[in-house]
Amino acid sequence: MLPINIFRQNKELVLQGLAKKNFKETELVDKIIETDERRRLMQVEHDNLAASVNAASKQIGQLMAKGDKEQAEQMKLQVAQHKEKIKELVTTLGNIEQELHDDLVRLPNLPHASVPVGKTPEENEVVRSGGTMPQLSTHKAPHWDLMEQYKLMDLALGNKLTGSGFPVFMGKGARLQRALIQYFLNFNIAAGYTEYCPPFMVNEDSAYGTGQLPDKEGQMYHVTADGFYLIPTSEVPLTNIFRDVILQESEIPARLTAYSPCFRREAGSYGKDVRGLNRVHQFDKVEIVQIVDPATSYDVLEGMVAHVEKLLQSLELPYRILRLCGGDMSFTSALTYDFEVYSAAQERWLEVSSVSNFESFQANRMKIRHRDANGKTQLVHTLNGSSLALPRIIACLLENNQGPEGITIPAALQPYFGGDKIN
RNA sequence: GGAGAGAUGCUCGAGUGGUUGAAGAGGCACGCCUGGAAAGUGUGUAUAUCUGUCAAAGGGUAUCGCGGGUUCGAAUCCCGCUCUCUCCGCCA
Repeated sequence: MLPINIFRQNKELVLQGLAKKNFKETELVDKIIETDERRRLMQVEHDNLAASVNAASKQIGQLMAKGDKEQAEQMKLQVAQHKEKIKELVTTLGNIEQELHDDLVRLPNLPHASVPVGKTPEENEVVRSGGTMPQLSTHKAPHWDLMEQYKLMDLALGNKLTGSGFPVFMGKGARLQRALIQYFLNFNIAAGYTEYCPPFMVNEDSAYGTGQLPDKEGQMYHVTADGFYLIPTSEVPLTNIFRDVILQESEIPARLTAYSPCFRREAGSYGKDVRGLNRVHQFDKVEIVQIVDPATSYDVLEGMVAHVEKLLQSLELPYRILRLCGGDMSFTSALTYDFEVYSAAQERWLEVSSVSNFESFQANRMKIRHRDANGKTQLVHTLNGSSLALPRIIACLLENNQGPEGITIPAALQPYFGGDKIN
């Protein structure tokens, strides 16, 4: 949710940002400004009336003490009239505030100046790439075949236990999974992140806070008996830790990392996009979250990008980093970098991480604030990213490192995996 | 699941209708004291919103778990809800 101030201060900036984000309902901007003005007028009227009632109440108290009943009764009548009016105003004011809020919530975050103009993923900007592209000759099996060959994962079994999109890992597949989680967490902890283990279900307030609700309700699994939602990413519980909190200077930047399973309903599509591990309903991910002083957030973002890049380099995977264009960015983000790794057998790039600065968009919704140098409260900036999502990393590790002797495990992972090969 | 107790500011904790945004203590911040520190001492220390202003100071309003009611006036009385704690039962 955008802070109301920027509408009063710089309407043009808002309109330009919305245009870049390919947002059409720009008439909302004028409506918001108009509603905000109405709200302030009402507020003034209400406050003045309430002030006069408060003053009169004091006087009545004093008159009663003096025993001047007559005068007191007269004032009571007057107060009663004002109170009726106040009641009306409170109702109207409540409605106006609701309306303002509902409109504000519909507007996406404004993109950062460096965000490229564009509408489709093709218009994303490749910032840089790294790693060496694999040269596969004889062995060129996609990961779903390799999984079956080495008995690492069983999708049909998951289908039996739960439904499609719930893979069962076993043997060295399960072990690889655990090794990656452990490795990623340790990597993040070494960089100064504090490890958390949050709940995997959240309540409505939390889902709302990070922006999954109200719009994306259908993307989450909903436990209706208790009103809980299965988390689509640990960003949700991690960021909500700070909901309604005013942080002291010493408490920021807050750096958190957590492993969690992620649950996503998303409407299924067909074909190679969803085969194997490319898209599943439950997968594992290690997430990083930072809560920072607004003045530093873009430096922090670059730091997080460099961090994830190092992680990918250590896995010896070919990768590229994209700066998403306005039309491809998420609703809540101001600037997003996507990380993709090259899948040698499928011969395409797969997204494995998305690192974003949300500026104060989430913080405003969740009322996450800190005290600035003058001791005033100010909204923080929130950032998060994956480091990393497991399924596609596994897919690439298997496909890119396959050979006649089996699948080679990258050196960094071997201590965690307990071996250098899957065969 | 059964029974009971409670929810007040950064924390503890007082407060049963009238300058109570809220005593007191602790914590924290700043100052004094000191060679430096401790101790001592003084001052300050909620949030939102409106108004005001270049900015501020200042002022108004709302907020003592949440929502409603009674009253001229509610932290204080009444109703509903939520949550927490204790004991018993069950249980990884």
